[in-house]
Amino acid sequence: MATMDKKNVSMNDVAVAAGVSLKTVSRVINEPDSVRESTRDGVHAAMETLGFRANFAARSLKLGRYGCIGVVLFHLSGGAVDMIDGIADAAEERGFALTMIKKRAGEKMTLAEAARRMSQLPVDGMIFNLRQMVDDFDTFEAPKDLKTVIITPMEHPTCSTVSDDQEGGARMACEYFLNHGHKNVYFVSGKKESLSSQCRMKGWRAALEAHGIEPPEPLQGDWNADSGYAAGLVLADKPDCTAVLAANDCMANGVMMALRDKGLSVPNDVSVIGFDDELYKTIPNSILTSVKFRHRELGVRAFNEVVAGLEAPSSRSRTLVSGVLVERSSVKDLRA
Amino acid sequence: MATMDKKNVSMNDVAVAAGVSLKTVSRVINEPDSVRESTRDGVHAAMETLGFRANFAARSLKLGRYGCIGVVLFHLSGGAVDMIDGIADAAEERGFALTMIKKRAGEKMTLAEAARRMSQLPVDGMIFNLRQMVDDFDTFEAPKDLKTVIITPMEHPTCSTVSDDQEGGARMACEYFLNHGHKNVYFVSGKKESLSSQCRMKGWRAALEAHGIEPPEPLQGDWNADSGYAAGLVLADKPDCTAVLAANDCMANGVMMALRDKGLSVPNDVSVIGFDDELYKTIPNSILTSVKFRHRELGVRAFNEVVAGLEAPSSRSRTLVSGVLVERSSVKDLRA
DNA sequence: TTGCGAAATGACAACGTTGTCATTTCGTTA
DNA sequence: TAACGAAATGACAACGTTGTCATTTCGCAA
Repeated sequence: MATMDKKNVSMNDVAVAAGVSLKTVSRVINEPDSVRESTRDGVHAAMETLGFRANFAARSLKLGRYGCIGVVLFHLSGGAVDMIDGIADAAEERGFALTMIKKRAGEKMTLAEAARRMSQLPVDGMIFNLRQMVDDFDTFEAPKDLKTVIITPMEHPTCSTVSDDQEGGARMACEYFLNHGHKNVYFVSGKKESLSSQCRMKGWRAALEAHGIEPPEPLQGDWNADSGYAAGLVLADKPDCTAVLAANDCMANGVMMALRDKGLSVPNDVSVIGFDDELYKTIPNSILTSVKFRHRELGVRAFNEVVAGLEAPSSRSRTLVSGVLVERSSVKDLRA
Repeated sequence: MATMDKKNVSMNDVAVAAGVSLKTVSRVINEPDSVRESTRDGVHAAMETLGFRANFAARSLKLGRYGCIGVVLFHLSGGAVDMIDGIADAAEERGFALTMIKKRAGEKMTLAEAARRMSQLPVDGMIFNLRQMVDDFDTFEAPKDLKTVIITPMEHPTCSTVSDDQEGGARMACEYFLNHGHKNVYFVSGKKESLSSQCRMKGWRAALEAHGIEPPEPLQGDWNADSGYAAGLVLADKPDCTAVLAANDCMANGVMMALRDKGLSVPNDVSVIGFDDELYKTIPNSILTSVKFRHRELGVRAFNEVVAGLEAPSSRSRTLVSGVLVERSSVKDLRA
């Protein structure tokens, strides 16, 4: 009884005040049409006067559901904001709230641990936001009574997954280069352990190989501009380098700055494409062409997938949300 | 009974399986030391076998508390990520989960409406993240039984508030300019309706006036680089402009690019300071000095304030989290 | 007015836990 | 061995809602 001062107003209190039965108060809330108008008004007045608010715990206990979806943040990065935004909007629209927990700072959370903790909380289903590998990914089995959707580029044997089509995005960028007459594409990766980076690299590699091109050694970055700059210095010395795909916009910008400092022009000497389309926020008159993923849409899809699976938690699906190539002028057409 | 397939394992089931009373199972969970080891093991085994997980609703109903703190996102911006991260970490540490709701897209949510919705959800207290003005800010009264903390630069008559010290940060930047021999400081604002922008402007104005300097007309921006660029073009023509404070780093970068394009050098001709210290992520070898706020810390403080107030929801406090000036080389010392 | 079906309302149990208090079992000492 | 206090366990009520089913009230036709 920690948080309750003296008394909390219950339906019974309202019923007494309004001179009706407890059940009638319940009806006023859940099926107002089945209550005579005069009665309803009296109950409403009593609720207003007493400041009644329905007790979530009692209601959920009876109903056997919570109206909440759990979100586990294994990793909270910049791109996650829009995704959470999407999840939250979709939840809002369907009358759900979100229950959130996070991986502890140093801790190494497994899917099983996340599921165990979530299943003690008020949730009808859950979404895992997983951008890095975890130990028990392949062996994990979701609780049978709790629909589980994992946001991750990897396929899971038993759970539904939702993901940006990172590989497809990378392929799209490569095709774009090739269609503009480039004969090869260099790649600057993000942090090694990032699944996004791995997938983007995989797509890049696949696209080149599909055209019989041997992919050059990728350059290792860490998402930040300085690592892109370092990569750019290296690339500037490669005579066959006319096209660079960087795993995000920040590194792409670093690459461009390095090329410029080495006396090369973008796009005249070297063409560049990035990911995430966010450079324009920071750089005036940005020319960078970039692959943009629809993170909000990703969140919405993940949420819808959970809700769709509430009745059949063991169903399984795989959703890919395609990216979009935002075209600016950082790619030169060599066919001219 | 929607989500429950056939049966959910209850404490009673475990008790029967283990050959003990229901209450003993409860004790194994809540006060394990009061149960003989042999009994405890038997119960644990039964729980394991049956896959028992405690029912949140029933537990909360009895205890009269949820172990959840509500978070209302009136506005979900980039800076909010770190703050949410801070809130989530602090929650994690104290064994709380978060319950989140969001303002609907088009909707204009008031504090009262947010409180009403939250009070129907499983929460012991709540945090409002409010970066813009709402209609009922001054008249709002929090529910007496639900500790409410508002993250906002404005003071509230009855609720506890937590905020970055935006004014202080702006003052700090101005003092820094003045201490380096500058005689005046120009200001580029963010979006008009943003409270952050308003506070930063207020601090800038106050700092100048405190030194008997008449603040020049501020330039209106919109947070993005292009608006900073436009402002920079204007400022480049002002002979008395040696120092520019931009309300964020993106606009600061825009200003710097414009100055450069006009043949002026930063910092030799004009000095610049930004806010948020995030330019280094996008620009290699960034020289921009910037005021950085500790958003994680902000979240942690807000959470702690809620928890501290759980026993006395009507208590009230005001917390300011100071900013830090991250010094690089975009400010020239004119005293030399 | 009476009778009747439909609408409105009420009494009571149940959801799965924990608190209270009673009862049983244990270990120790006389 | 008996007696006793402490430790372990159990029976039962209660938290505040909703579902089920019974009861009352209403509106309308005969």
